[in-house]
Order: sequence, then structure tokens, then C-alpha cells
Amino acid sequence: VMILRSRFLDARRKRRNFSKQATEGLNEYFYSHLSNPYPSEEAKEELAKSCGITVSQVSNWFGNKRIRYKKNIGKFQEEANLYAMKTALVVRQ
Amino acid sequence: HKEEKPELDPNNPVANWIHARSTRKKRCPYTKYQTLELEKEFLFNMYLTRDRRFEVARVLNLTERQVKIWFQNRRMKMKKMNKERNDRKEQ
DNA sequence: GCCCTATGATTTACGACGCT
DNA sequence: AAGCGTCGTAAATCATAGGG
Repeated sequence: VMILRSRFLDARRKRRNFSKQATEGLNEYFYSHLSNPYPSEEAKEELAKSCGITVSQVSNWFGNKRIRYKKNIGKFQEEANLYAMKTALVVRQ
Repeated sequence: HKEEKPELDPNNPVANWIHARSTRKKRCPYTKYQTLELEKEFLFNMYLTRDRRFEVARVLNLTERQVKIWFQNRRMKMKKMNKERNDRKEQ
């Protein structure tokens, strides 16, 4: 029983942080859609592909990001400005 | 008189993310025993009859609604696990 | 190593909508 | 026409990674 428990109930939750580029791509989408940061299934698939992660991981990331952003907007202000500036520069080209 | 603490400024994008109900029950993690028993029941049958649901709820001291929702969530979890296993194998 | 926070994943609980 | 199904999500919690 203990074996079953450790095998199935406490399933291994090993994780690694995403690469800098992956996080960058996710943040770019998040801050450029700040009024509605809910990517469609297609957008999720596209992000997953470009970031080298799974669609589930994209969903997790947006879920975490939305709640953590909402909980403390001030903490993310600098980051928000950074990505706003970055996309503004891209648009200019 | 007393104004709200969450600023309703139009620049706040969060204001548009309509969701979240104030009447929602706070999430309450189930005990190891409850989870283990629910898993055993799920192993036996993924879908509950009305009688089984009543019995499980009684024994685990959960509401029938909680048991119903636990099974719905558990089925979604299984679906996700199966999907990921298929994806891993193909590509 | 030890402590702490950031971060990715998982767990409860619903609303929206579907089917019967 | 009530009642249970899925789907997507919020919010809390978990477990570890990573940095000092």
C-alpha cells in the first residue's frame, strides 16, 4: 500500500525553471495582451512550440501569472514597463 | 463615505478580467485518508452511482457535491495524463 | 549546508455550457 | 427542467529550484 501511495499519490513533481527565452516569449504575450491575457487554444499551441514547452505548461504559466500579477501589480510594474517598451520598439521597425 | 481599497482606475487591466465569485467556498485540501479512499473508489469505477456517492460522502465526511466534483476533476486529470503519455510516445 | 523566495505543478471549487 | 457530463479557470497549496 505504501508503495502504491508513493508511486501514484505522491507522484514525482520534479521540475526545472523554463529557459530565459521561453519566459521571455510568455511575458511578451502576457504584457502585450494585458487587457485580456487569455490565449486561445491555437495561441497556446503556437506559444508552446516557440517556447519549447507543452500546451499544459503554457496554461499553467498563464494561470500562475494572472493570479500573481493581480495579487501584486506593483511588484510587476518594472517588468511590465520593460516589455511594453520592448514591444513598442518592435512595432516601430 | 469609506471608499474601496482596490482602486478602480481604468488603467488597471485586472478590472476587465471578470471572473471569481465572492460566494465561492475556500479551497480545503483533503486528508491523505480521504484522498486515498477516493482514489480507491475511482479505481473501481470512474463514474459514481447515486448510492455510491452518498455512501462515499458519508464515510469520508464530505458533501455529495464535493464527491461529485472530485470525480469530475479526477476524470479530467486522467484525461490529461493519458494525453501526455500519448504525446510523449508519438513525437 | 541552511534559509528564503520565486516558480512550475497540483488540488478544490465553480461558472458556463452540453446532452439526455 | 433537473442533473450530471466536460472544459477552462481562480485561488490556494504544494514541492522544489535557485540564489545568497
